[in-house]
Amino acid sequence: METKPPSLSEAKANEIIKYIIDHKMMPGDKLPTEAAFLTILNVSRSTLREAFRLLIARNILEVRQGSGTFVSPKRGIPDDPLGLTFIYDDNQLVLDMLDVRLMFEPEVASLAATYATRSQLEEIAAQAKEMEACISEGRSYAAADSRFHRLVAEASGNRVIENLTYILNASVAKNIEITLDAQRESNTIYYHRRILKALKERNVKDARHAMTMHLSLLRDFIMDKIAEEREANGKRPAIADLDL
Amino acid sequence: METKPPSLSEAKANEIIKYIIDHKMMPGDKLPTEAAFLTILNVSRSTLREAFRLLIARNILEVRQGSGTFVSPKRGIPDDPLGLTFIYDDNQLVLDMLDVRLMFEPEVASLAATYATRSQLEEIAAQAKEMEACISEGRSYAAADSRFHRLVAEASGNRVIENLTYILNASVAKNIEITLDAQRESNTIYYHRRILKALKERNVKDARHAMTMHLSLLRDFIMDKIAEEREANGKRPAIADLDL
DNA sequence: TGATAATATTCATCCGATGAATTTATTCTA
DNA sequence: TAGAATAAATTCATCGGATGAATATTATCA
Repeated sequence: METKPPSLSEAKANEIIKYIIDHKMMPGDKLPTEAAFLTILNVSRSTLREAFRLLIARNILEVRQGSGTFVSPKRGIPDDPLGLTFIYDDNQLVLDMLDVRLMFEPEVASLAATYATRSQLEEIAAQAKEMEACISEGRSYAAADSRFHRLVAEASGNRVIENLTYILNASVAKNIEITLDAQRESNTIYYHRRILKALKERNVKDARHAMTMHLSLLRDFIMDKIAEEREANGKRPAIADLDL
Repeated sequence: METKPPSLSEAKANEIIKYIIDHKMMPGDKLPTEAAFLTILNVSRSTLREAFRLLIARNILEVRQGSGTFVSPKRGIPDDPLGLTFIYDDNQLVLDMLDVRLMFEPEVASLAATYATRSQLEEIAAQAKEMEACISEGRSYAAADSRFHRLVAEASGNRVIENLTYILNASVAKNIEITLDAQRESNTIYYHRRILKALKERNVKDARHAMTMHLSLLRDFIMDKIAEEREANGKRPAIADLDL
């Protein structure tokens, strides 16, 4: 591997990471001010700021003008983890993402059925309840839904799965605005319950099956939605320029 | 969703992305110089540079001092897509990543068996040959191996899969230094050939099976390696501070 | 022609000043 | 004295210009 010497600002960015680790800082913690880091790292303001920018772009830091610089709660998980910024056909993209989720989330559920601890099961149960509350009150439940899947993934005991599930889930949510829909809501409630039940019973097969059904129905729902949309608008990208 | 107003440098970074898209620039293309962008975007040098840094951190741009700024061949795929910077037990991490690959690459292979075009099959065949050449000449074949898997993923016709395969593959390679080993090499050659054969024959089952075997053997190999290492060194992190 | 040297281009780093957002301290009022 | 309005201090944002380092280009000479 050819490895070019890092620029000063990159080097300093790494020193800042080291600082965070050495000081055992947690998401939300406040870093020393720019001025303080100037003496700590012994560089110019511009260079320090470029280093900060680097870490901000990597979702490791977060900065609030007038307030300070903080360890980001995003824990370094990138905004565009799958590198989709330069891929355009959004609708197909959403389906592709769901296909990927279908490939491995059922397997994840089956793992969770085996490895979930009691407290993890309780968390998942609480999250399912929370989501149902959102729905019955007519609030958006995308975030709660996402957390449910993430907790299941966490219970699999595989941390790569945990992050990956979160990433794919967030990517789907980010790339399609899912309307409130009674049928979809009842599907979600029903299958989340079934997944939870299977996990509690340590029933590997049922867990896998329930997750497959849950995601398959979601996929169908979104396909229908895309078809409707295409009919209505001739043709329109569902997302396009989110946060770029 | 609460969305805070982006800083000027972030806004300008997005304008630069827009510039790239509008001008249909491809990886490797050279952007106008800093000086030119100063008038295009009408900001100060510092702000422009912070915007550049942001895009560099996102692997969208690449800069070579004295030469210029270029569209990165990394196509915006993050360095740490899975957000593992702050996860430490490296050996377990590698196994976790391989477990994830085992969950879906076999499925990917089976998709590729159905959807691969003739020219894609030729590319895959060429890549397999290239990798064998690397091995017979005693060169490192990690990159060639990675490309093989990526081409198979590309042949699945799902672009999320394509990127994801690349990401996981790269993460494994990056996080463990795989030594040259005759047994592992013959496994790789053998199963790459079998995968290719299955794809050509449109044999979905064989493709899936060959990929499963290939990755399972790799997983076993790495497990053994980790065990050896642990024995030899008492206990040592295999990777730790790569490029952080 | 081919190597070498001078020059120009381009990004890297530094510096100091002013502006904007936020937090904290102070003052004033009811 | 409690609470609101104001002032001050803190902290990051942006600006513009100067010097240095790496690279590319051009000119020169053997």
